[in-house]
Amino acid sequence: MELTEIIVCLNALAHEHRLAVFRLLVQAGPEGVPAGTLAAEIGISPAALSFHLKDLVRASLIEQRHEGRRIFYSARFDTMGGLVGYLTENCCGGNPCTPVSTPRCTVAPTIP
Amino acid sequence: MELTEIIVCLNALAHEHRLAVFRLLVQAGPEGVPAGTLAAEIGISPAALSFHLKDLVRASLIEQRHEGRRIFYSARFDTMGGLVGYLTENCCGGNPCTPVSTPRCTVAPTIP
DNA sequence: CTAATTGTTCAAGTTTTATTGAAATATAAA
DNA sequence: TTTATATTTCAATAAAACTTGAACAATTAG
Repeated sequence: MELTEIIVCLNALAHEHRLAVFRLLVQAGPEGVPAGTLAAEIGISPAALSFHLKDLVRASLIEQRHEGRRIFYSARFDTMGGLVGYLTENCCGGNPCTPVSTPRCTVAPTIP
Repeated sequence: MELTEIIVCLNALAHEHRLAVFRLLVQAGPEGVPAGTLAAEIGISPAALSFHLKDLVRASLIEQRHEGRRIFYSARFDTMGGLVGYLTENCCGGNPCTPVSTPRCTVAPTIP
């Protein structure tokens, strides 16, 4: 993952509404959530949401899937993983950044 | 770590020069680097650097220490750890985001 | 005390981002 | 086909971020 992409990702997440969108999509999982539902849950106008979604898509943090007249958005875990990986490797100075509250590798990943 | 702080952190890191500063400071360790050196290494004017440093300080990602007529800046690993922790817990959907390339907990932390 | 060094702050101007409401597009229902 | 639904795009505007160069403050050296 290149430095430019990292910055684009950080930028995309560095906004109240966009971070809220992303968190919702992470919770929603691979099936995703239609734009309208996102707008309603976050409480912003469809136009504003569309603006922010474009940003997240540009950062490859989310992707869209057309289904009938709705557009489902879902989180791209690979990109997020890349971002967290970068931050851990380049910005944590070799220290264990992730605190003990996050158990890892105790169970197999749910997504193959 | 509150949502607002998370956003302030992401914002602070989401810039070419500021991310460069932070990475340099992570490499430099606790003793830090004086502002002038940072400006020279990154290749920006003192005024521009000062502007960005303020942003990183506001995000608690770095701190300053006066020494003679120089001001040393150093990375705050605790804040960075909090940020990575948040992203891992809230934005990775329970998946192991950090790929295998980052070994963890094989040695004791160098900073107590 | 007077220079020089190290950084910051300030003001002006430019660019980027974000918000809003109206118009446009596409799909589905009546 | 007409109408309703779901969403995006566009234009206008407002607000925030960034850059630049000059001025300012603090500290050390001569």
